[in-house]
Order: sequence, then C-alpha cells, then structure tokens
Amino acid sequence: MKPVTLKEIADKLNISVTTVSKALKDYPDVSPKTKALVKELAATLNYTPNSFAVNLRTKESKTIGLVIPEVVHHFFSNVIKGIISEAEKVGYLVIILQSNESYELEKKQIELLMSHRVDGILISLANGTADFKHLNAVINQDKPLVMFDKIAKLVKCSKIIIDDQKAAYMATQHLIDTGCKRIAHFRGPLLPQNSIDRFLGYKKALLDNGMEYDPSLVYLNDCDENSFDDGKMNAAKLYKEHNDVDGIFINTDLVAIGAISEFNRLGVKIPDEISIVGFSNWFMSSVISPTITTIDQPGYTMGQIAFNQLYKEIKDIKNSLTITPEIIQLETALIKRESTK
Amino acid sequence: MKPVTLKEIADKLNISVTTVSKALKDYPDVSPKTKALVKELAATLNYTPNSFAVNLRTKESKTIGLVIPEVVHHFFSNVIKGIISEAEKVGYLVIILQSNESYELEKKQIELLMSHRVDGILISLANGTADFKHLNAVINQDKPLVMFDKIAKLVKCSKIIIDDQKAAYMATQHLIDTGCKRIAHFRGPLLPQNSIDRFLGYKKALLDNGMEYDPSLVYLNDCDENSFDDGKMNAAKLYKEHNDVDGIFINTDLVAIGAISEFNRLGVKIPDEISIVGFSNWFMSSVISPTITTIDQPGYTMGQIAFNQLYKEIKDIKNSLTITPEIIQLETALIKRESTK
DNA sequence: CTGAAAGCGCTTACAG
DNA sequence: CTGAAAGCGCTTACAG
Repeated sequence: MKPVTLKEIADKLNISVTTVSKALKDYPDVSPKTKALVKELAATLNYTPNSFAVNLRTKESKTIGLVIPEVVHHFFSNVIKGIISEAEKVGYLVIILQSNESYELEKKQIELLMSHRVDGILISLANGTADFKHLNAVINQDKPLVMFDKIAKLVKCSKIIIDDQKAAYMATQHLIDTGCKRIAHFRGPLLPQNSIDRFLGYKKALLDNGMEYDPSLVYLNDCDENSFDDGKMNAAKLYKEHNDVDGIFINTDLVAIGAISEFNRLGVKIPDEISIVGFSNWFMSSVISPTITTIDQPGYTMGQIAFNQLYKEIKDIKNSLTITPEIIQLETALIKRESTK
Repeated sequence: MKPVTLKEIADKLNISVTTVSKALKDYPDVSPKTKALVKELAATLNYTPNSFAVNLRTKESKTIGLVIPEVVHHFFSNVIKGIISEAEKVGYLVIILQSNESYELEKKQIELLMSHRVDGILISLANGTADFKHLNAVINQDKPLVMFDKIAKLVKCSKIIIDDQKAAYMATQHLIDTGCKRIAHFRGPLLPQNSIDRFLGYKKALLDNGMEYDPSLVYLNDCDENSFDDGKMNAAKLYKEHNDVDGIFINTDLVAIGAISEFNRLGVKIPDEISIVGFSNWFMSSVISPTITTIDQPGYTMGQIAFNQLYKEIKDIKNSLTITPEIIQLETALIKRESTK
C-alpha cells in the first residue's frame, strides 16, 4: 500500500496540486468549499505529507541530535526524558547517539548528525574531550549547538549547567559542619569542567574554614569514567593510605555507592567512622544502606531547558536573527541522609 | 556557510552533475581520472550529500523509530544502548519516543514515526496497550515492525523475548528449594504479556511441587506501572494480611527494592523471615542491602538482536522479499544473592 | 566514458 | 479564488 500524495488528491478532485497543498495548510486564498473537500478526502485517504519532500523544500527536518556520554546512567536518562518530552510538544524528534566518553566517537557522532542535517545539536561532552574543533565546526555552519552539564568554557554557544563549584562547596561545608576534621575528595577523571569545578569548590570550602588542603587526599580515577569500581578502588586505597580521614566528598553517587560497598566490606562504619557526600542524587542513593547524603541535580529540568534553548535558537536562525549564547544555571540542593551525621 | 552541492562541484570541474554523482559512488563507467578529480575536490570542499534529497529519491531515511515505555529504567536503557550501538554499525540512526506506559501516547508516537517515514519501528508495548490496530497499521503499510520484551502475541511480526514463564518458574522453584512453604507473588499490572507469563510460571511451579495455589497471595499493582512505591505498598499489605508468607516472587527488581525497603522499616528479617526473588537484575539489586536474588535479563543483547532483526527485514522489503516473522528467545539465568537462603 | 533529462513530492512566488 | 511553473538536490535509465 503506497502512501497517498498530493497529486492523487488533486486528480481525484480535478484541481491542481497547488490548491490541494494550500487548502491543507489553510492558506487564506482558497475557498472554504475547496478546503472542506480537500480536507475530507485527505482524511479518508489517510494522507500524511511526505516528510522527505517537505524537508528538501523547507531545508529543515524537525529533528535534533543528542550526543550523550552514556545512556545507561541515572542522571543522563533523566535529561533524555526531559529533552524528548519538550521536543514532542513542538513536533520535534530526537536522534540519540552515545559518545561512550570517547572524544573520537563524539566527533564521529557529530559528523553523522551534521550529515543527516538535523536542525540543531544538544551535547554533553565526553570526559575524554579536550579539543573542540568538531563543535566549532557545527557553529560555523550556522547550526545551533547547546551544551548541558558537561560543557567546554571555550566554545561559544549556550550552556545549561549547575554551579558545580557552589554545589561542591555546599557538600564539603556540610561535612565540616557535621564535625569532619580531615576530608578527602574523589575527583573523577581529570579533564571535564565539572570535575574541575567540583574540586575547586571542595578546596575553597576547606580553605574558607581554615582547614588544610592536602593534595594527597584527592583521588583521581584511572580512566575516563565514573564507575562503581572506581569507588571501590579509591575507597580501598584511601583506607590503606589515610586511615585518619573522617569524611569524603565524592564526585558522583555511583562512585559513592562503590565506596560505601567497599567500606561495608572493610567494616568501616558510616557515618560514625567516615562520612560520605555524593553528587547527583541518583535514585539508588535513597534506597541503599546507608542512604547517601548528596547534591540534587535536576536532570529532567535541565533536559527541558536545554531543548527549549535549542529550539529558540533554531527559530532565531530561521528568522535570520543572530544568536546570543546564554548561560543558564540551575539551582541545586543538598539532600541530607544517613551517610553523614 | 551553505552546504556544498553536486552542482557546485560539477561547475568547478566543468563536468555534469551526473558524472559527479556517479564518480562519488564509484560507478564503474566513470574514468579513474575523473573519479580522482571529483573525489579530491569533494574532500577539500567537505561535501556531504544532502540527505533530504537522497531520502526523497531513494525513499528511505536510514532512520528507525523506537517506542519504549520509559527511558529512566535500567532494563530499557540497556536495550536502548544495544539498539543504538548496532544501528550505528550499519549507518542507521535511532529516534527514541516514550509511551509512558500509555496506550494513547503509544499510538500517537507510532503515527508520528510513520509520518516521519522511518524505515522501521522497534517497540516494547505500554502496559496499558490492549488494542493493536496502530501496530497492524504499520505492518499493513509494509513497514517492518519488531517487538521486544513486552509483546502482543496477536500481532504478526518478529519478537525478541525471554521465556518469562520458564524464568518465573525458575525463580519460584528457587524459593521452594530454599525452604519456603508459603509463597506470594507481586504480579505487576494486569495486561502485559510478561506479567501474565511470569504469573503462570509462578503458579505452575507451585502446583508442580504439590503446593497450594492461593489467589489471595497474588498482589496486583494499582496502576500501569512497576514502581518502588508499588513494592512498598504491596509489602505493607501483605504484612498485614498474610503474616505466614515466607517467600515472595516479585515481578521486577525495582518493586522488590520497594518491598525490601518496607520490610526493613517493619523490622522483618530478609531472608530469615521472608525470602525475596526479583526479576531483571537491575544494577541496584547488587548493591542494596540485602543484595537481591533475581533473574538476569539480557537487555543489551536484546536490543542488539532486535535491531538486527529489524535491519534484516528492512533489507528484505527493499528487495521485495516477503517477511516471515521470527520469534527469538533469549536465555535467562537465576542470580543467587542475599535475599534468599 | 559523459551528460541531458526525468522524476522523487512537496512549497511558494507569480500570473491570471 | 485557482493553477502553471520553478526549484529543493539528488539518482538513474537512457542516449550518444
């Protein structure tokens, strides 16, 4: 069963394709009678415009691309959900691609999306990304690009973020306020901006409170991920190297869960012997034992706002307006639970 | 900066568009010299074919649609990952839409994908879906459709599933083997085929072991979801109504986690007073306390196989072959952990 | 080996 | 109010 075309409707009604097209789009210069006839026939024939032809004519696909480091991830899947739900409201579809935290793959995915001529691109950077040519290439082709969560400060585009430094400060301050005297930090990978900012927030909180900053208490991950195993490994290392540590601020809840699992295994009592604050408020953190004190990061909202910003820029470019990049910062909150006193 | 077209290349080289097109696609009837010239210029100009035009000509978009009940979901996000990664290998892009477990939305999403003329559709049904017209409409338009995990037996298309009945039987048998005498079942919502099959497996295991099947021990969810709160609520109800129950087979790990949280709150010891087996092997189940005995369900593999089956059918239809629907069943395994003896 | 021509299905500026 | 015509950028059967 072949899809119905404008021509078939036109032929059956003995009018021109032009008139059919205009009637369906409610142009004012078509008689109500013709409009009614056309619309009725279109409905009974189940006509839907051939989007390939429409795309070619209008040069837009009503489709955006999303490049994300990892789909199986509590925070990112919430972002995806927020993006999809907003896109739907305005008839946009979302193509999702993973970078697996790899710069090479991220670059490839961007090129793929560009060659498929999506109307705009949403991206959260891979941890391995340190070069931004592929992103600037998008902007240079007048294609809107919006970054969220994991951004590059040097790329000139809109960014939806949280204040990682402030949130990390809040987390560390909470450890201090609840009596911790020697606080370590699991920093995650080296490159990403939010690792850097969270680290800076941690450090600033220590110094502001007159505490010593000891670089040997900052633990990096081996590779470009933030995994459960990173938490286990760093917890084991910390336990051997710095038995006097009584608090840890950990980059990501998943890593915190790994650390807790290791401390449980070692018989280290949380929060009596060591307090832990995570980051991101993964669902898991509220059901694990002990439940984890963490920073709530509004993934769903971030997705919604990121899409809407991109959509705005798509419309602006269509209307030949110049885009002025915006930085939108979302609020975070400390969620107190059992892993701190 | 406007994208480069074939015409521009042709003009610069003083040859025809036809020849340029053929040269780029390595047609045998173009001289090696011309090919080299064209390819070189195309590369320096950074030419990429306009996919809108290609789609219109070839009537295919190299894009598939995926309709899924929920993105923020451990099992489904693994499936998504499997689908995307396989699609990428053959140059296919994936548009993801959510049904939110609603039949109405699912129907709308299917229509959206059809009107965007994706090459095929992958779907896992919403719990609320009991009518299959929207799915048959896809098939009737010769568009390949492949279902996975949550399927409709009555729709004639390929299906990638696990043997839910057998897996549920295995889970229940494990409870029996570890000494449970009175076993309840949290069944989830009423409609979906895998709820039905898991229930049947549970019942069969009881009867095969000469145990009584008591319908009052089967707990349904209030709405069409499988949530943490369903687990809490049903656990609370069960505790009041059937204090003698010493084992529960629970439809989904997330619900099992809710139940465990409630039993922890009530001071019911797991597995000493009550044993629990979940379903799906969510990551969380391996880190919560107690860790949960469950059925491992290979989401990533299921996604890969589902895409490859769809891809095969897309190619078959392109070659005017008739599709013979296939049912592919994946193996599951019981993962023994602390929530059972 | 090269190219003119038709056509995929639509939209829209223009003429009547 | 209606419609002929051009064109979006490509592919491919056909002619030379």
